[in-house]
Amino acid sequence: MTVRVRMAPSPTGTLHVGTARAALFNWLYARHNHGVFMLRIDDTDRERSTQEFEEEILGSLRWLGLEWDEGVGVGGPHGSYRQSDRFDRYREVAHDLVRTGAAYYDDRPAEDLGALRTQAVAEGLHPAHFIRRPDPPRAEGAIRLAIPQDTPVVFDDLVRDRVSFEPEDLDDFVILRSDGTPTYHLASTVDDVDYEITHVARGEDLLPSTPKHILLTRAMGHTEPIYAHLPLLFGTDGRKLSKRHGATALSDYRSGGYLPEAVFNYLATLGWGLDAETTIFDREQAVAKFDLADVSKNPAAFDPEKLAWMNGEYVRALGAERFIELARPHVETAVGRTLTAEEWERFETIAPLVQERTHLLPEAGDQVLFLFGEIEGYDPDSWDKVMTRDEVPKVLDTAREALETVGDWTASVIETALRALPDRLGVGASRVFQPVRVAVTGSSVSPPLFESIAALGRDATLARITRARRELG
RNA sequence: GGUCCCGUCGUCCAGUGGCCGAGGACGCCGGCCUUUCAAGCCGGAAACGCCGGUUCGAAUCCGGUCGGGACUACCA
Repeated sequence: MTVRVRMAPSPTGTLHVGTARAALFNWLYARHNHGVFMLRIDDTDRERSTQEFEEEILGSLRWLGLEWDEGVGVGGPHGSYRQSDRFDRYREVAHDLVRTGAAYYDDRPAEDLGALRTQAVAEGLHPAHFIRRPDPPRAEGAIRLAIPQDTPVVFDDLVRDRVSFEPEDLDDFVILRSDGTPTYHLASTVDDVDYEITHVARGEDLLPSTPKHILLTRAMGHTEPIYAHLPLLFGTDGRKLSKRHGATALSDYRSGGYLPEAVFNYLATLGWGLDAETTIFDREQAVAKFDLADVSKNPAAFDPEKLAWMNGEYVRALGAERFIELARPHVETAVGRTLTAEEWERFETIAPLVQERTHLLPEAGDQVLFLFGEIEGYDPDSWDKVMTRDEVPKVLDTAREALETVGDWTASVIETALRALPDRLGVGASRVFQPVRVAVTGSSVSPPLFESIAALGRDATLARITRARRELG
């Protein structure tokens, strides 16, 4: 049997990292089993669904590298993969179920139903307890599925093992609203049946809905798919993942200078692991080893710091050319304008050194800001730490003299010239190099000094030393 | 309130009765390297929620307890 899994996002918001992780696990499972990964759009909520969100979601999924074999944008043997195109089909199923007696009409007002729930809670029962077939039977209104009260719903979840629900705790839920539109439960279940989905891997938040989906599937005369309820993602404080934990939209990571391979790798480590020792692994390794049955039952905390570390690992592994290409937009954003060809050449000379020091691409821009445009102001801490010593004026004067005599303006020649200074001045190396660094880059933290000076150019370097010397008075 | 799920370092993952005096990773602390910062290397602190039971032996099995979470709509 071919494994057929699906991701069915609702275009009512951007792609959440939790949803992306669920998509990732589905994708891995499909690839590992040489099955089909399907992308369906669950847009039964016509009010909140938008074209913009749908495009954002598809774009984010593609960016992560989760190509789908069937579904929106790529087509497939099942017609439309957008639920809003299939309302007739859902209505047909709902009416068939009424005909067979598995479902019934209910036109009771919301207040009456609310009263039934309140009564159940007052008696210490599940709120769903009294939501049953009205007497006398109705001929119109919403359609509810009648929960068979004679047997519990039991299923073997791939990650949670055996789970069971008692029928009295399940309400006769609405499958078709009184306006004729399907609910999520109906549309999703009908699609899973029609599209021959074999495994449903989704967030644990849907676990309480699963018995409903199983009963609906059986009422349709089919056997339910195998379920796998994935642990939810939280923030590091154990609270629900929200804006205050950093970005929750996958597209924010894309624009924030994260590499898709790193995000893929990190997401895969949340609730799953390649083995006991390996943290960094690629798609192929994950596909080779992945199994839904190995997914952890525990909720996972999304840790932005670990993601940043991992992104740095991937940034450092990039080829020099690729790094420059990826860093380019971030450098221009930091500088605030497009750079000239000559400026790019300067950037490229120290790009490898910047690459080693970059976790997130935007940091690359900050590191080379000193190369393009005047220093706005010296970093206060750096200035206080290294520019206030008595010998600094003399150091800067001597350094400038030494640099003025440099012939070939290359890192190695510059290094030779500056290396001679500590001995000549009788002070330690850092006492010479740090003041020069602050004068030239504006900060005591920068890429390696000689290469930075080489990339900056003779005129700018000398001018900056002169300026810093003037600031000292 | 009810139903369901979960409980190993601060965080992620490993561990499925003896190999665990609990392993790897991020982070943290210390050291080395070094002109700074990174990177790298070395070392360190850091966990089986609690109580019972089963067993020669439990992080691993069972029960209870406490704690956390999800759900509880004519939203998805």
